[in-house]
Amino acid sequence: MGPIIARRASLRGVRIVTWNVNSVKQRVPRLLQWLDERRPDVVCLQETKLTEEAFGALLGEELAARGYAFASHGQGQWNGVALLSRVGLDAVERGFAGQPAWSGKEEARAISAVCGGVRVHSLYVPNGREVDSDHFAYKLAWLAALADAVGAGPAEVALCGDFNIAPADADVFDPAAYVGHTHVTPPERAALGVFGAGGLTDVLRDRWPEERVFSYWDYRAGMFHQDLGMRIDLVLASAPVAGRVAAAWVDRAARKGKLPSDHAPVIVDLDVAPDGDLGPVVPPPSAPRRPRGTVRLPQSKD
DNA sequence: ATGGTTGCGCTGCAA
Repeated sequence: MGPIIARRASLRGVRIVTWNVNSVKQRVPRLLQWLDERRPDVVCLQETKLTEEAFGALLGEELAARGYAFASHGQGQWNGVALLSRVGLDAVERGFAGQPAWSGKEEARAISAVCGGVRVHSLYVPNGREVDSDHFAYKLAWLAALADAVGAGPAEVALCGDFNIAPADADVFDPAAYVGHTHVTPPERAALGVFGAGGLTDVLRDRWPEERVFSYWDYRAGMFHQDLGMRIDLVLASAPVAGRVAAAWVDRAARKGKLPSDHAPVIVDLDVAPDGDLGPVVPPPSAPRRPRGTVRLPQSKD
């Protein structure tokens, strides 16, 4: 069996996902079952709300059992990002060169590593809070600095995370509802546009140019049930990576049921690279492990 | 309806 599993692994592509889980601690059963169901190769998490030490204590054993290497960057309470990978996790960087601070502190909003030959970033872009507030300026400065850092980085790159920006009006349920609010303003979209000018592709929109596709729905007022959401969780890929995209979708089923995050995972499948180099691939465990507890993802009907 | 929910953590703030 071993050689067969290894051969299959070497022939498949790479599944990269990004998911703002809104507290790992509250999401452990769902996260583990979701990993077993979707079997992603590289996972970018945001809003972990755990220190690096607490992340390892909470998930280390379960992730190792599933073949994932991991690295996290956290501060507890707020923010926090992590990377899981079973196609290599090399040259881990916490934060990025020139990352702006907030109130004198560099927040835990970025981590990156080389996974399967691609530098993958897990990003939690500052929210911005109110238009033209100090936090809004921080958001724009943070994105500009990120663009500079990425521009100086390797050609094979994927920026994955919660950008807290809807790239276009089609990415919100009702543009009129957002007038005067963050996430949709010209300066924010211009900050996002810098990545496009640098050659990065918004993989989901490229794949589904006309479809209504959201990744975040407010917890309040039945917004998810009515599909009143936004698309703010993005995968921006450079040409060598974007050219390998075989599938790209939002896993809405993960937003349903009990104790969901308010974000759904964005899933991107890449075909095997032209040179076939995926890095070391760790075979999956022989059988999926059931998480403790009873939470199950409901079956999608819409 | 100036509303609604969740997380963190214990008071109200962030999202």
